[in-house]
Amino acid sequence: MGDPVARVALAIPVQNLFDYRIPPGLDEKVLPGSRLRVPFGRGVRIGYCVERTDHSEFPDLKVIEAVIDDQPLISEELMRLVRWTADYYIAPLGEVIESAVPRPVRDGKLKSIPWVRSLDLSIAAGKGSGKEVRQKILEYLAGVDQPLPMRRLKENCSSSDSPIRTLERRGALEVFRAPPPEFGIPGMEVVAGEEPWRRPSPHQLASEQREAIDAIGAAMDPLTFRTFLLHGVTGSGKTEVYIQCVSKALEAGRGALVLVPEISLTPQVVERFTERLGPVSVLHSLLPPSERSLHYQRLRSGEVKVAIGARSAIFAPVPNLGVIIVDESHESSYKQENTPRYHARDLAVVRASQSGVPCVLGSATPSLESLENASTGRYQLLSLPHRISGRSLATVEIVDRRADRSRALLSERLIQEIGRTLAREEQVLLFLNRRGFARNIHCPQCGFVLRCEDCDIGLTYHKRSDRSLCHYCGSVKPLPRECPDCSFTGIRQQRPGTEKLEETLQSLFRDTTIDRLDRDTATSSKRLEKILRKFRDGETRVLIGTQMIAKGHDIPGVTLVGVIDADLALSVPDFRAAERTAQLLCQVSGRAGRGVLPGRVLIQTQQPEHYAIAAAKEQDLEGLRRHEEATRRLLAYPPYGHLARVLIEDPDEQRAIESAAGIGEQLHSKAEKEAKILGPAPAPLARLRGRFRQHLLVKSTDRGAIHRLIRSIVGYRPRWSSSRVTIDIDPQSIV
DNA sequence: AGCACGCCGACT
DNA sequence: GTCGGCGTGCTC
Repeated sequence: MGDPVARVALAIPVQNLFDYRIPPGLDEKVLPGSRLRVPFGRGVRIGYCVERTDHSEFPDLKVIEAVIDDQPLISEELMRLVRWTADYYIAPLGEVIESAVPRPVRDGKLKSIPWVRSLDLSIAAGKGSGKEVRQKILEYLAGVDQPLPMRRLKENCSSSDSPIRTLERRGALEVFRAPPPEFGIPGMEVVAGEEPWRRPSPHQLASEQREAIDAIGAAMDPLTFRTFLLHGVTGSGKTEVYIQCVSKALEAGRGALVLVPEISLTPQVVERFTERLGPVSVLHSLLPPSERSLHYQRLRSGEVKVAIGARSAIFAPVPNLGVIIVDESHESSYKQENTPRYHARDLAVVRASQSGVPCVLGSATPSLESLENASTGRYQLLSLPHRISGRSLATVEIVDRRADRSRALLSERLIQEIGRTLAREEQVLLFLNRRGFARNIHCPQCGFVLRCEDCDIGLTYHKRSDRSLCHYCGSVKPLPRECPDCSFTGIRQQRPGTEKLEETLQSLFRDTTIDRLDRDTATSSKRLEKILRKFRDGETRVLIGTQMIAKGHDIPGVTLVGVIDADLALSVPDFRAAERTAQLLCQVSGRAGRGVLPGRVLIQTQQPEHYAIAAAKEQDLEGLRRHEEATRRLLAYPPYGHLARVLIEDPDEQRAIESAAGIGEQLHSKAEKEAKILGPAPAPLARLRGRFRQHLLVKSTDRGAIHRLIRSIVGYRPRWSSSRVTIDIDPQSIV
């Protein structure tokens, strides 16, 4: 008795921590962030020590069985971030930690890596076999006055570990197992001339780029927290600004964290960073498990100082951070759509503030939230309004499709322009945000529509695989030859997708190589790469695609971008629909004319005078903001208010309704006048994966009020235990 | 989440 | 009479 106590977070959906006794043998090893094996219920589980105390309210505590790693897996800095995340998003801490550590790392055991420290370099290399190699090592070490990872020494001297061991025996150096630098051992400092790869910019910087770099640089010396909104039109050279900022951090002996949306995490993007900055660790869920662990360890040990990754990389173990960069920061993929439902862009700002470093949010089409933060001065706005080397933005033409009753996918105008572009040997990108051959398979006689049995949605026919599939749950059905209700044999298909577009186009331009990029063709990162490479090499003349083609891919030969149906994104029942549409259209438009030739964009729409479309045409984000401001202010929608959403799902509709009603009552009983509660009501997607969905929205201009209200229901059990309750703070979508 | 416990219907 | 279904509660 009287043993110290560890408060442990477990990855189970309960908010509380669990107390365990720390046995004397493990006393020094159990620290905040340590990974522990603990008895739980009638089994054992892996948990994370959150803090140590000397007492517990529980009478008989179980005892920690083992400490897994030789150093805490979660550094103090990351511990602060995950605790903030769990608190803000009202998610169990254990679940937050689990999602912060890549699976392969979680499954393995982390050992500290061997480092080398010089002791007495005057000791001669000696004679006999291996003398050359030993000499090289001694010379190399003479030029380095800090400990360095053994791996690095081996690489640079093309040596195995035996010569190093020999030198250690002779007292020239010492090999030691170092804890990661964040635990107090001196890290690698940058040694002058040691990094030959750090190449200067190949181009002269534009004055706006210079100004942006200087402004961010000012927050890096002395190092201070500040958030910059880098608003740069497509092709304005934002990446160069990022590279220079990371470079500055490295020069100061610090690390950097770069977040990019998942889809733009292609070898090209990574290469662009590596080329100029040297070794970079890529954190990507598609990487083989062993590689993922390796990258994680290299970062944690300080061996590699730059991390580049998608959403979850916000938790990358970069010690001694110098800057955080979020590319395409308006991207909704930064919001995780399952627990913990964090927004990596917002966490980037939080982490930067906790670590006292600058944060750069880059975008060609910043979200209204970011623009508002810039206008209130929370963020410092940096603008890059021009494309580099004087290239102009593409000209945007709206194609009004209201008059065209043919319902053809392609307007005469677009066909004509595609023809001309191909005749000039230039390339075309066509954007249609719906995959498959046709959505809406229906019977014109009785009105039957082929629907998913588990979701509240019609199936989409995919011609290549000759089956109909649900785009929400993936369930498949064959295409009926006749109507299941009235046996009519003339089943029809409407609302064409990319597959149909490809077919139509191929029949119009027979000798042209057309390719398609969507979730059906890009089934692996290899396939995705191949499709993009063929297009970049000019082998493919026309590329058709969904969202996937809208992002960052820089293909100089593209001079025409066609948007087949701009109204698709606009019809989503979500208050951000107009904003999303404008962002998407700007992004796709940005794909045109990135080379020397000027670009042209054709946007087909039924709503040519809609302000979101006008905003995209004129690249007028301010116009969009003004339009949205009035309604969003009135309704207290972000950025003029805050939102939380409570989603209740149950396989039984009545139960979903009753559970939701109960939660609604609970919320109302705690209601504060600053907060408004809407619902319960059926969610816009009223049934998904066999579950009926009800939701409630809590709205307020006061974040605190929302949190207090939502917290009042976390311990509350729904009327039916079969009902699943999900809390979404700052929901990105409310469907 | 996983698991044990307990309380009701249809079966060797 | 039991087998097993789901609904409920608990895990330091």
